[in-house]
Amino acid sequence: MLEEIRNSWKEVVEKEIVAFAREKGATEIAPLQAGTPPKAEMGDIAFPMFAYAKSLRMAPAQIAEEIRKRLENRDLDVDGTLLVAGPYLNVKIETGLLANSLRRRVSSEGDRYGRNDSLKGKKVMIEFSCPNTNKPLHLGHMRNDSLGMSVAALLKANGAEVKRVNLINNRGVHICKSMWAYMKFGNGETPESTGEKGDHFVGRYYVRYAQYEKECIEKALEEAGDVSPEEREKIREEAARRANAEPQSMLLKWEQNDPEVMALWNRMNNWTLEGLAESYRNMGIEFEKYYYESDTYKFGKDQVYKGLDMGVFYRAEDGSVQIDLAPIGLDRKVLLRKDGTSIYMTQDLGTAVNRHEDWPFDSLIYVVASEQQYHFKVLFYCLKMLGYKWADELYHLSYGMVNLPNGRMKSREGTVVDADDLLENLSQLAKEEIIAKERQDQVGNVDETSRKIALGALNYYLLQVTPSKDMIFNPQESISFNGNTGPYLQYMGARISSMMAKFEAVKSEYEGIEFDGSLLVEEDEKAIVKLLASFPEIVRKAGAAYDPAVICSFLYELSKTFSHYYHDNQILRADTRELVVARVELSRMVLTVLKNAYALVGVPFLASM
RNA sequence: GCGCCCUUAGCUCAUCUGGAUAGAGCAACUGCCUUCUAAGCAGUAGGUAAUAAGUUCGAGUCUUAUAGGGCGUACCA
Repeated sequence: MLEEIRNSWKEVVEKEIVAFAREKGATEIAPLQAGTPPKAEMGDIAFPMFAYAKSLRMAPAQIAEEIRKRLENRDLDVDGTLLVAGPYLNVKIETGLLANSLRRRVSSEGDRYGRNDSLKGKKVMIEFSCPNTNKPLHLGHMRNDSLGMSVAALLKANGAEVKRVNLINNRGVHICKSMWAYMKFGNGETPESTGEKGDHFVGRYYVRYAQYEKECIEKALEEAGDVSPEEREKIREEAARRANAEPQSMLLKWEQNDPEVMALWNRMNNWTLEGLAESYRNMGIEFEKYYYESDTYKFGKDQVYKGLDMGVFYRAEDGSVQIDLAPIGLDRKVLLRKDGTSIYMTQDLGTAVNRHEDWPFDSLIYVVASEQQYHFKVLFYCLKMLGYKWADELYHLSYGMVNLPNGRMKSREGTVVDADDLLENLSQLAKEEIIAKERQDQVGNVDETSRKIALGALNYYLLQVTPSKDMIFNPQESISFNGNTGPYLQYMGARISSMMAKFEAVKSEYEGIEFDGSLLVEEDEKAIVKLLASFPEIVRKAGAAYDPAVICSFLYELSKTFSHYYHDNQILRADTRELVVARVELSRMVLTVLKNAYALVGVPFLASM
């Protein structure tokens, strides 16, 4: 809404400048820039006049004054007051009128307020999560999942038709490692028999394999005795290769559909998938469709052969198929091994084509960590060379690493933060907080509420940072409920809900009193009205940039402003009945927008906390 | 070596397409609960925006160089 007002003013001012410049005989007129003044009392829209100083041969401040005078003599159909602040021509918006139209719009659109049609008619597929079936989810996955869910919601809010897809990495030598370890050390135990969650159970065998490999290496080194560092390195490699040979031969059997191996693979896969499904449920992660690498890995070879026929790929002397990446400034890349088996790239080529056949998307977004930028650059280029015109609409939503305060997460050093554990710990802390404040009765279901607080804390913490940047996850800080956090935002929603409930009880006393936006004269009230009016624009910006952090900043600013406002001003006990209605309705709009924004960043709404 | 990215307060992050006095939170210190939930509100202190040069009326933002850090550069995923 604010955006529309800004655009109309921009048009009016620009027209006037052009007219003025023509009179002065200027030929080259720079396009008008629009901004926001640093302080509210300076106005709401700022037009800097610097750019016209040269062509008009006047000081920017003089130009601003001149344009203001000329516009004041015109009969304009836009609301607001013109102010001159040095070299800037500013517009102060009439918030009373804005509040009235805002209120009409918010009450008619409700939970749809904020949505827009900027991506209407677009079919967007978004891939995220993509877990291995040999270990449970960890913190790195959580940033991925939060981002995927949030960006999907943002695109929907911008009018797109969105399909969320997951690709389960359930094949390969790494999967065979946990299978092999289970065969060797498992003694037939199952998640049921040990009472473990399936993914954690399987993950334990993956770790067990790593331990076995380490033992093999140590043993070999011990037997070798005192040798040179070069020699040691050789022994190390040889021992690892020997250990690896067993899972490797299992992979071969898997590819040959060996019934015994397939049965074990199915069994262990299901254990993991059941565990993952539970984690996803707890974290509110959902997909419209699951793809499995065990199905899609075969599709890629056809694409490679097709490229060979087309002459865009070539067969190297050693028999492998490659592509020359010189046109995009890179080296060569192998697309198919010399023994004819497929690699990661082969498979991703096939998966992309398969997906477009499944559901002809206009664009496909891959939510994958920044370490794979090279891979996607090559993948997109290959698809383009294969002649798929949708290749231009593929996008790698690259996000930075999640590090811990003392460095990178390392599985070898056991510093990996497990997703289930983290959520559990956070829930427990939230629960303690509820009990400490004796809020059990008001809250109702304490466990459910604790979980929602934990989820909000986590999602908000992860989404606050611009996706492309690396971030540091501080477990200590994420469980704190003070400051710029998810729980703080939830608290604001709960407080307003509580007020609204109180108002409902006395509603009849206010029957027949109309909302009057002109009564909202406090600076905080004006600021809130403007923030609320800017929400659709925020949603559009966040969607265009694939950046949930934009929503996070907005949420925090709105919450903070409202918090300050209702601390200083009575709402239910305002001086007049008219003012009570105006403030209650303003609060109600804040609540609506908070809820709508929460939904975009995975912060659950709580009526009470 | 080469390629991509990053460097803003003690710590974690903002700063819209270059625009007015670079903002928050945490941590520190100080006030405020007979008043709509103190998971709150207010205040104090904290900055040569890594460094140097350049473009511009104007640079945290654009260009170049230097330093420091990350990631990649597999017939792994």
